[in-house]
Amino acid sequence: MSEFLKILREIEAKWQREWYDNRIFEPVIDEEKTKFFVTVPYPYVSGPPHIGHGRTFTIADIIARFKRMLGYNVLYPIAWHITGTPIQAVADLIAKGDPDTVKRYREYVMLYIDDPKEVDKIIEEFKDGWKIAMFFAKAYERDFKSVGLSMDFSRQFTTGDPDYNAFIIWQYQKLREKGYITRGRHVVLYAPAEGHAVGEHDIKGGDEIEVRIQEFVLIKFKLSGTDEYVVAATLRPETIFGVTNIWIRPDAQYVRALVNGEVWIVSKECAWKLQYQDKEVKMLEELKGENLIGRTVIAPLVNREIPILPAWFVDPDVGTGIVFSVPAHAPYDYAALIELKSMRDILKKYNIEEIVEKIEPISIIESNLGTEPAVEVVKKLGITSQLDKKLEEATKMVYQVEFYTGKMRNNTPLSGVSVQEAREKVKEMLREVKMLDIMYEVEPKGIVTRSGNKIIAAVIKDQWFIDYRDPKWKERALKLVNEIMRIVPDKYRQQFNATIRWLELRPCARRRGLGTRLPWDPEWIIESLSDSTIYMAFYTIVKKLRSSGISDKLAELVKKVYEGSEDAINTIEKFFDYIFLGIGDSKEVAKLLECSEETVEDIRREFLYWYPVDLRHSGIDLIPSHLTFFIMHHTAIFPENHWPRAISLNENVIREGRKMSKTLGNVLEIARLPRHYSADLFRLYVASSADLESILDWRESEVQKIASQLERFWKVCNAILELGPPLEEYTFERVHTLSKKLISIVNMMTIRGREHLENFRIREYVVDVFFNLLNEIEEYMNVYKTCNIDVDEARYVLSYVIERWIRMLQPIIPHICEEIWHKMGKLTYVSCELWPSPGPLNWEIINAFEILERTLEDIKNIIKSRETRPRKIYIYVGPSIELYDLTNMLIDMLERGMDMRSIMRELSRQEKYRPIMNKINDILRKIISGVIPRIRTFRDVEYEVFKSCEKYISYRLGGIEVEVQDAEKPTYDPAGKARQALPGRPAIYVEW
RNA sequence: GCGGGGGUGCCCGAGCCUGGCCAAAGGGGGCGGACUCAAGAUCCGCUGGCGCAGGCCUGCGUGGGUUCAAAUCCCACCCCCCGCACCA
Repeated sequence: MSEFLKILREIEAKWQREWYDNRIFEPVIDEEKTKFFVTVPYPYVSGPPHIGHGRTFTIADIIARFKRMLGYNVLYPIAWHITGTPIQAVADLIAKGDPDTVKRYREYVMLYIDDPKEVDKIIEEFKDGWKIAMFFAKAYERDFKSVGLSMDFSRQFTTGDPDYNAFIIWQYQKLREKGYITRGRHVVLYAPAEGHAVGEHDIKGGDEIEVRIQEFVLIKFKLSGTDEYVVAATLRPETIFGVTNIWIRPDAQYVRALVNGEVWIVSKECAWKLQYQDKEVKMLEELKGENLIGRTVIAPLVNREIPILPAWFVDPDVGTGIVFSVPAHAPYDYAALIELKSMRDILKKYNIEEIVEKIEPISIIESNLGTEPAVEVVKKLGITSQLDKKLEEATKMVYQVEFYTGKMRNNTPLSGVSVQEAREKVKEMLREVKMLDIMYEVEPKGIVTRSGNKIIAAVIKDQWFIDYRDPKWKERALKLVNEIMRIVPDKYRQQFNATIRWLELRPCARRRGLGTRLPWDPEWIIESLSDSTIYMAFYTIVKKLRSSGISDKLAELVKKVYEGSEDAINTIEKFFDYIFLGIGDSKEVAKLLECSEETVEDIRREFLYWYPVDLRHSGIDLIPSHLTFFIMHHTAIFPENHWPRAISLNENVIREGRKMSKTLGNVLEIARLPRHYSADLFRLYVASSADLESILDWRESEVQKIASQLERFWKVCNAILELGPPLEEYTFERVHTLSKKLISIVNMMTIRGREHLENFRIREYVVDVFFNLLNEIEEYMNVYKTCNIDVDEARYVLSYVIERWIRMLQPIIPHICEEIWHKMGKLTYVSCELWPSPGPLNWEIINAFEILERTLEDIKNIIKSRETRPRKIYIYVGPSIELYDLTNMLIDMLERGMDMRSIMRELSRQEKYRPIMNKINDILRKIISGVIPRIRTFRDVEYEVFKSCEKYISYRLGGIEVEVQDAEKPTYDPAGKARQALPGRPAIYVEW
């Protein structure tokens, strides 16, 4: 086996060199041919590609190769995404010498470079993010070539290239002019120590924990006898009506601070965080929590004076570090209350015995849990300490049940109102009396960046957004999704609809990372998902831009834009307006860019020839993000005739039943494939083991099985080649029925296979064209001698078959097919060959063989009934021709959807059928019940196939002698079986 | 919570859109046989139950319904998976 893979790898390397050196996948405009433009989202090149990328790009490649076979001028280009913060973040960590990151990247580099000194050098260079991007862009190219992708590598660019920046500048000018860009407040995760917002990749363990930003309601309690506020934080403002006291942690640090002009008392941590949440904070004085204990505050809305009491469950790093207590509805509060009541020393110390004594829970909500759920749950769980871990769970439970089923009681001003509604109303009421504020907290608490710095929630006041809310825009996008675009598998269409409907504001720029700057505000860098929406248009022209020198001009212009030049923006706009939208005048544009008018026209022609995108293939994870933006932005910027035509999607890849992840260390990189497996093996596995909408599990044992199938294929092909070409000319009419069957099946596969691929049913295609045909061909090779078929006839049949077979398998396993193709003496590349043209296909014979298969099943079933081996089997084929006509007519009627009753009614109206209505009834029942198969068949063909296959049937039955007789005139029929023969169901007699 | 998808035989997984050759494709596993000194690989057969001359019964998350006929259509319920934003 490994010997075979070794040979295969050599074959693969050879043909890859041939293809790429001869640039056979780099199409140019050809007005004679219809173009087909297929793209996969360019990868983000922060590391090496793995088999998940491999799956997606291979599937697109299969389609690209298939379309090429159908005569399309296929463009399948590639580029590299470097926009955003992750690459930057890696570069920063490497610069800092972060050991984990250095180790990981060293491993990555070692996939490609053997020399350890060289590796060191490269890692050193990785302090520069740009170098990381360049290294992995090259790695991707190498890896993509190593699996034989029929990709045009001559149109490569990165999203950091200046001409691409110019293109993005144009795009954002368009969006802004259309009014789709706005600015406003935005809450983000933020690392104050690092001075920037953090994304998932910046967070330690970010790929595993789910981080959320929670909105806390701050309620201000006026400290009695002062103008200062004790500010409590809560997720349940509606419980204010049941407040009994304030909890403060006696040993924690609190501060008096001037917050937006008011004096607030909050925890020290809180005051620090509020600075980042668009609040003006000035520290006045620090104080210990216990200094406040015993004092009283006024609860807003209820206007009750309540005491400040000590509690230890209060966390100064959550919210304000101050909690208002609602013991009837909050388990923590109740637990703290009863515990405090028992703490004699503490009560005495703060002199609060009397106050605490009097406090009882105040119930204000009635729900499925009753009226005092906190009290009950604490008692039920036997909780005696406020630090009991069970309180967490209990709180969650009470919170949920009261939220969904709770109603406010009549001791509140919102009597009868649901908790959900009351929450909003209370916020409104508090806002009116100016006792409300908002604070954001990160959940779960304690998360840090990869460098170990604390992450908090911060408010950005002047964030740039793309505003997707315009209903007209959404309408256009929905039209594209539902009326124009093909989506495969279709079930994902709903997700696009849902995402478009749900889209609102999306922040589109950041202050950090690689990418293009906003032309009107160059402090901001356009964020990565926002600069990758319509770039497929850039593929069409990038080659011409570069060869004509326009790219250099654009680079200068971009520089000027960043320096604030309006003129430069203008020039860029005019240029791309003409190229992509046909707006303006080529003369003027040529003058602005200092180039010839032809150059401009030439570039415009490229775009017009290749656009729109005919197919965008991608993993399903991009549906709610990139792919929806791809749709939205096309409809925003381009006219309808340049909107994309189709999206196809595939599910993820896992390995041995588990998700591939860095933490598990089970990621299989493409770079490892040519070492341990092979390109065609990978491709065949990807194509055969899961359809698009299923998760593909890379299992070593399964891969090995596919490898042995591939070897079997290789052996069969070589065996055919060894037989050589036929010496004589044959025609379809002349050959044996088994030969006719094989030829018919191959030709049938050219039709059915084409349908499969047109509908992206790649797996079914492989099952039919690779596996099923392989079985058919192999069996033919095994039996032709037994069935007295002449060797030369077999040569004719097999060389006819293989010529078509290899072409059809080329999209799946191109290397091995290329090799066999050339071994056949062909001088062309099979990768550039056309789909096989139609050839002889006799359905009657195929059908007759299906009947033969069923008959074999029946015979086996009968044989099973006894221990002994039968001496001989007689098969009686072909009742009267009238019976065949009748049966075929009835099958037709059923296929047309008629039911039994109406068939009988219709036929009884015709004179000629009236005498045989009983017979008709009988046949019809047999068809409906399946005794007679619903296969149109003809007496002479059925008989001929059976008669000519006596030997074959015998072979299939393990050598038992078989004789086929004409059911109309049997010569030996001791059991009188011949009479029982039906169309499509020969009678059987077994002689023991 | 909101949105999307799904529950099929020992396991994985087709089929359901367009109801009937569906006891339900194809793998895997298991059992039996061939080959082999043997093992492995390979090939053939069996793999719901009951029959033992090609037949019958039970069956596709649960419970109802429509129909001559339902894995397939309708309703309700239970359970599972995925996405939820500034991140590629």
